[in-house]
Amino acid sequence: MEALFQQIKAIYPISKEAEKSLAEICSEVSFKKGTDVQPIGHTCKTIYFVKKGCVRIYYFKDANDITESFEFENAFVARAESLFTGKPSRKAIQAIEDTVLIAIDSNKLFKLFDSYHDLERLFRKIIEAAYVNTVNRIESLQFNTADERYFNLLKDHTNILKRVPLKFIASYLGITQVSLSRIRAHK
Amino acid sequence: MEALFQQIKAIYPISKEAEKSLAEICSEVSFKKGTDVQPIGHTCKTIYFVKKGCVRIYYFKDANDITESFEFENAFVARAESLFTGKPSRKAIQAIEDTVLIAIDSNKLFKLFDSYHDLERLFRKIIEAAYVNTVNRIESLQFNTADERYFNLLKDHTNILKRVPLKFIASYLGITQVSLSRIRAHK
DNA sequence: GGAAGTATTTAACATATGATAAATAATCAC
DNA sequence: GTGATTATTTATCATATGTTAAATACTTCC
Repeated sequence: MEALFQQIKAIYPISKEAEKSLAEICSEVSFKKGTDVQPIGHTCKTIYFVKKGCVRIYYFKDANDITESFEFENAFVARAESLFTGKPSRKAIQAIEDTVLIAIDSNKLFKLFDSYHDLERLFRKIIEAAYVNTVNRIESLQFNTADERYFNLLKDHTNILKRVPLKFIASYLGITQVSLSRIRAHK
Repeated sequence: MEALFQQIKAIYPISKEAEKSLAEICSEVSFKKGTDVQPIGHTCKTIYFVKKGCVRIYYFKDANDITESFEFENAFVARAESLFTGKPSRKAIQAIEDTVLIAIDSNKLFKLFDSYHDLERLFRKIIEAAYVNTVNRIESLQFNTADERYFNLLKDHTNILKRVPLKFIASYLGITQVSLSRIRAHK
């Protein structure tokens, strides 16, 4: 759990008491490569923190497996569109490598916000950062070409190719695997 | 300012005191159709609420004017990637119609969060909703075809065609105006 | 109300990406 | 280690969207 609190400190330090209460609603969970952390159709009630390994959020569109996002060490993961609306998610979370996550019970977390203002602020800052990321991603999907998106991804995640299969990267970029292969072939 | 507090009540009701303090950092501002509310290059320090009219956020990519988003009555508008990072924005906010906005000073707002926990919670919920919207938009840009995106937009914003020029809608959808014209001509 | 400017459509051609299928290459399981 | 499975590339052809340019249609403003 150390890694989580380390990360929190870097975002917005919280009181010892808040830390203690937060620790009580966290638990460590492990997943083998390729297994689902949360299945499709499940209402998201957990916020995860990646301690080791990496995960993706994915869903199916017309029987095609689409990767919505990746997360690596020290990142938070949740299916926002379910967590914040209470509706079941059409998306799943899957371990791409053998992965260790810290699971935070979101209902309990939201209750803690009443007692610990600083915890809510921390969480607000986490959401703000996630929001900024999605806004930037929209910009990239809206008018960058597929190969601009590919090379930008490599720039931001230097070693993503060593950890994530290309088929996941292709759908993440909004293209087919064949198309990605062409781009890589320097086409 | 009534409309703003009406809207707030629907999201997360706040105390009278918080309302009063919030009102003190709000001011009403008007813009003629076509004018910039905030220019490119400016660091975003204001959160707007649309009282009347509509606005868009736009930027230039290779000298092409790209509309990132629209907002209509009772919505909040800000350039998140600048507001939450403190960096200057490459984007501008522009009035699409004659528009009346309520401007909220963001620095003062963030200070008020220390005194009014409920105000911060309200704001958190507003960001959460905005975040969910962008996540859904990514999904749509990632793998929907241009005409799926167009018809979904019409479904969600029934009268957008009466209020927003097609050239803005085209770039919002991630396509050229010519391409949108073809889709409308029933392909 | 007419001229000037702006928005939208249409046409013709170019290009990036999709779809399908087959060939390699890499990984996994026993 | 070997066969089976999975991932990636390559090839071919189809199609959606981009680009440029010109034709209409619509607004705006004096």
